[in-house]
Amino acid sequence: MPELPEVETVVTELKLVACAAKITSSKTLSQKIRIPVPEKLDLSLKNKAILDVTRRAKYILIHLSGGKILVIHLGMSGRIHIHDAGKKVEKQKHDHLILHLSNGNDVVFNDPRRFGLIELIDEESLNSHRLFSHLGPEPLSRKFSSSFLISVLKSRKGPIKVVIMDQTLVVGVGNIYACEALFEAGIHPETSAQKLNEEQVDRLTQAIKKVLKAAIKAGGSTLKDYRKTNGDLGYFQHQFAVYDRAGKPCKGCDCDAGQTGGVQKTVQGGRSTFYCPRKQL
DNA sequence: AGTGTCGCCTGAATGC
DNA sequence: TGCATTCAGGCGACAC
Repeated sequence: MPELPEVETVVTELKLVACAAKITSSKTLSQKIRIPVPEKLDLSLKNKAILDVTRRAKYILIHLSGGKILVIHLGMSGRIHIHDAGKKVEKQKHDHLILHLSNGNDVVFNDPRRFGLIELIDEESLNSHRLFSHLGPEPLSRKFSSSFLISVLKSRKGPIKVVIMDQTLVVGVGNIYACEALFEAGIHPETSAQKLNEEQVDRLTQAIKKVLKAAIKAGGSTLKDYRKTNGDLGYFQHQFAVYDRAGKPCKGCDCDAGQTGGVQKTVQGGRSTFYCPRKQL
């Protein structure tokens, strides 16, 4: 499940492979994803140069010559496969789009559950586009500060776990990192957002930045093998403190989980929440 | 405007 | 062994 760190890693890989190359041709293999692939996309992409690859929230932005941006969201199960020049690769099930680059590499978007999306947007209208206009600040930017979070949480009485995943407030914090950041900050996920004191919000702000940075670093460490990238970006899962650890001790904890019950699992807003009832109050 | 719920999808895991 | 059911979840749409 790609979250911000995984997207960041994909962007870094794409930069290495695709920047300064040209899309000699592309092939839309299936338009059927959450938001259908635009009509005549292949025609629009033909012979466009890739100027840069960046990220906004969990969106991959491929900046093209001619002022267009190819926007890709990986959804739940999306993958970017990069195939070396000269290697003939069979089409895989659930491949939706393939880009043939002038340097011989192929970039393939594969998405079994079809929660992803592909859009072609004018660079100048990106920020006013319906997908981007309502997005909050980047969690790793200076704008996402303790004082910012303190001010926006004042009007939010919902549980902090749910609130922090609201992308109009801050982008890129999905279910996994919401759980991990709240553990790091020692805050119970059910706590009403507006009832957190300033010290707690400050801890949460720093915790969000810390867990995201750690995950990006873990992803980055696999970059030297990027040519073998098969899209398996779950490398950070081995470091989870609480996520998907129901009944087990939280990471680094020496308590007897058999006696205490270990990490608890609940459901908030239809999503699984994992937390340690002894460390998160 | 904030809040809660639903649905899109497939495949892995689980249940009988 | 095999079929049916459950679960995973980003995010827009919608109702209140």
